[in-house]
Amino acid sequence: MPRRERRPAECLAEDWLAFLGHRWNALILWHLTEGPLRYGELQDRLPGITPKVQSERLAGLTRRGLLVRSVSNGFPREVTYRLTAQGQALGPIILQLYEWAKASSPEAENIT
Amino acid sequence: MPRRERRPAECLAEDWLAFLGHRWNALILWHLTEGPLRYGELQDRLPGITPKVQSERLAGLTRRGLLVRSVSNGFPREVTYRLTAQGQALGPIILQLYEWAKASSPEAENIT
DNA sequence: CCGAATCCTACATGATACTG
DNA sequence: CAGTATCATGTAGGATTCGG
Repeated sequence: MPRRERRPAECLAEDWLAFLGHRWNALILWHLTEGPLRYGELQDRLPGITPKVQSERLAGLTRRGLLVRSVSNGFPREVTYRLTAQGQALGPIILQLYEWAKASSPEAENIT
Repeated sequence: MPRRERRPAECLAEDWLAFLGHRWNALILWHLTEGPLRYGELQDRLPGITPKVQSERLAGLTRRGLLVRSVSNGFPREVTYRLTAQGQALGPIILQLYEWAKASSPEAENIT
């Protein structure tokens, strides 16, 4: 049974918040803002992620149009992920959320 | 075992995204942007929510400093929730996310 | 009126091993 | 290199009932 129907405005924002709130998603987007990365390079930047979850996240981000996946036909094969225009447009919004959060809890400085 | 440690920047934004991504949280904030509401009034605006979950969400939002809870000493008692300055400051950010989402998927118009 | 207490189920996440 | 397959587990979310 899916979620109850709601008005589109709230539904859209809530839906995306739920998606972006899933672990690793925001972090993956964040790393890709600095340029395209291959699967393994991304893995190095996501300490603790398992291949299964990484594949799931990349597939979800791709399906939602935030990422594009490109495969080389050489060997060993290279699979590269990069942000779409949509994905890039999300960066500033997440950054704003970060600025808001930092202002809201200045004591967060002492994390490692 | 909690989440692995990460750099503060990513951690803060991710943490808040995960929190706001929990069902009902964004919707509760949204309804309160138009003014304070009592528990029951909020319940009427959240079709399908159960009292347990509503209490949990209100407690979480309060604990994180987005809401304040005030109780009347009369009978029947009135418990009112209203946004803090922090909570209000979050509104525009969520609105921006909505605008971004709407631009990203214009076909979402045909939801109800 | 505003919750708290119990119980239950589905999904999100992870561990581990294996493959084109 | 870049994944899939299988299995295990914790937590989110909900149904229901009861209390101050």
